[in-house]
Amino acid sequence: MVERGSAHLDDVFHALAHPVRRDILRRIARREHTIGELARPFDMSLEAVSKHVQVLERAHLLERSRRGREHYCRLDPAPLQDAAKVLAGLARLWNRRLDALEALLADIQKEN
Amino acid sequence: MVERGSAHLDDVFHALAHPVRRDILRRIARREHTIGELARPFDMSLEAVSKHVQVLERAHLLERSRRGREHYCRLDPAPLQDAAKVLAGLARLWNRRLDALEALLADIQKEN
DNA sequence: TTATAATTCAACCATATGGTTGAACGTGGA
DNA sequence: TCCACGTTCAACCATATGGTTGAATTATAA
Repeated sequence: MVERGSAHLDDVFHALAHPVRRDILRRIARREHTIGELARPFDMSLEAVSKHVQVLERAHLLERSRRGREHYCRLDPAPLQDAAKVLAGLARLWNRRLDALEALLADIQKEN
Repeated sequence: MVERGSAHLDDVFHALAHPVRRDILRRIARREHTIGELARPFDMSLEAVSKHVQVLERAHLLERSRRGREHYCRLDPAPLQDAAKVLAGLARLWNRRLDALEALLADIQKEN
């Protein structure tokens, strides 16, 4: 298990915070794509898409393998689990707060 | 059900992409805090923390109620479900096994 | 009323982000 | 070899971000 700190989570959530990058993730989740294939649908330069791919790579959400002159990109889903754990942790804390409130209400009703 | 578009997701993921803001979320998930209480543990100005609170508010992750001169902040967990759906969607598209993630997300969605 | 406390607002600064363009790099095909 | 192709790199630009400080706002307390 790789040690992943707060800075890694920063990168993962930052990478997810742009619609172009989320779209890229959806496409490489289905199958590998080259940079050119990824860029084609967007109304922006290939260089801009290449930068978005680098942001995803820095977050370790995207893995690249060079075959010849083409770079094939595929999803690395592991960091998604780290992100999901953050959301699950917050949900768990929130539920605990609800539980505490319900316990308090139960106590109040017992007294009457 | 409020219509939430891509721009809203941008805000949510951006809000989650800073350790100070994730820490604030964890604390307000347990109980309400004032801005001053939220700022105290951090080695930065209260104004800076106030800005972080505003980022969370823009993402609708934080609700504020003014009581007297104090502003009480509590978690609004609804946008976390939108974020979780993105992760779940990616996991579903990915054509290899990802049971652990799906279990985590199921836990989140059980709430509400 | 006056002073103080909790918070925001406004201005400013350094750095990051998201985009562009043009040049360079590495590979494959003629 | 030479050239075209896929991609990155470098420079640049406008705007956003994350922090600061000092002034303004609003509510409580004396």
